[in-house]
Amino acid sequence: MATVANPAPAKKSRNSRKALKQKNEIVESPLLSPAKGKETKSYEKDLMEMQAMLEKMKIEKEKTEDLLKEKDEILRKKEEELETRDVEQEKLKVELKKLQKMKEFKPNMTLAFCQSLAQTEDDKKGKKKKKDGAETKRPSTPYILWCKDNWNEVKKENPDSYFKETSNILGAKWKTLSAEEKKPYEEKYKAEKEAYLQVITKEKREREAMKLLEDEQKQKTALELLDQYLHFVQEAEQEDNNKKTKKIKDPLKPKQPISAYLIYANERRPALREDNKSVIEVAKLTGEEWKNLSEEQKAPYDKMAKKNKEIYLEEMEGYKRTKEEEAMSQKKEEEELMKLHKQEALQLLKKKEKADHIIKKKKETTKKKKKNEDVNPNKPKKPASSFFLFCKDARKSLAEEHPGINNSTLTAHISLKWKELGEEERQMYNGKAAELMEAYKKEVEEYNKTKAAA
DNA sequence: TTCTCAGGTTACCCACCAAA
DNA sequence: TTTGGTGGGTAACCTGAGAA
Repeated sequence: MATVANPAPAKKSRNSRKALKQKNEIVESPLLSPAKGKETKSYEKDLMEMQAMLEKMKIEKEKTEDLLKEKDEILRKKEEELETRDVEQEKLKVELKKLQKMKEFKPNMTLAFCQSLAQTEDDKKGKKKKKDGAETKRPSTPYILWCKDNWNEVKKENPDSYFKETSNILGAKWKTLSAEEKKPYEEKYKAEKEAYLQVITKEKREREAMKLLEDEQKQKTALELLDQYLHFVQEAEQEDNNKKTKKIKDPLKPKQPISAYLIYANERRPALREDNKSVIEVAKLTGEEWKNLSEEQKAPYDKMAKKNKEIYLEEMEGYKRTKEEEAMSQKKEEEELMKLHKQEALQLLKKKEKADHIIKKKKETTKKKKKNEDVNPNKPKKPASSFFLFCKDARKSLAEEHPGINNSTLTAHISLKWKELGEEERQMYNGKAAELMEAYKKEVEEYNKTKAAA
């Protein structure tokens, strides 16, 4: 069996501790030659530089690790923030749902204005409301009626056509229809329209009447509420006062005078109590004694009682007088308080009216501002209509004919004259108006161009 | 389940305009 | 405040897909 004479040395890592130790031993050996020493010195220098670099790199590595740690921390914080935000968002969603639920709450009140409010809310939620507020459907126009009859037919002729195409075909067909063909649909429309107008007028009247009634009801309800509130406040105060008087006895009220018997009993009591008699026994004895007393014996006690009563009545009169005076002043105070309450209520009402007025004014000014936004002196003005051209002519002559006539009556006269005007004259004014309109349109075009360029 | 939208035509309502 | 003219907006019908 072959053996290995010089077995290969065990593989050592270049940077292993043993190798480094060997290297260091070589560097530090004093037995080396001067040339070799020079080489060693440069090697030492390189090593030192390398070590310095290594240190530097170590520091940089540490710094980078620190930075990474910081970034990790920031990321972690951001994630946490996002999580909390999610939680907050969820909370907000729940709150929103709650609020939406609350919005659906409708007070169960029978007050007219509350009902009307609820109704408007329903209107908002309900189907798209017609602009004129009418409940009855408008009559279908002749074209629409014709469409109704012919939709299926056109669809049969063009089974593959889509809605848009069918609609286009119908529109084109309608234009080719003769007057006679259109006539039945126009007549049907006319009849439907008459019926519709009747219904709509009735509805309009009813709506107006209802509105008036509602306004009146609102005012009544407000007044009733105010009255009820004041009454309630008054009653509450009264009740409070009553409770107080029941509990507290008036110390200034004169005490009722004692009777002749009580004066006698008071006189006899000390003597009877000396015999160790109880309160009840003393009362029984004095009662019996009083019964057995003669009129003459009772007379001094009666006299004393009478005198006491006279004093009491005098005191009572004085007490009553002061009480009446107090009551009077209290009543005055209450009346003044009531006046104050009413004034406060009135002031509140005035404030509300003032606020409403301010809001109204603000709306008006905003509207005016909006209107004035495009007020450009160069903007061409709309030309006068044929009627207005006639107005200009007629107004002069009519004003001369009727001096001192007011403007509205004058306009009414002009309107009458316009209606009585002959066809030729009318056409003349129409022609003038048309010319002016043409010129106006050109001016508008130019104005728009310059505006766009600016 | 209910509403909206697409397109055609037409009649009507409403706001606005003009001068004095 | 009066009047007639004008223009913009809307609703009337049909169907079916798609959105809410």
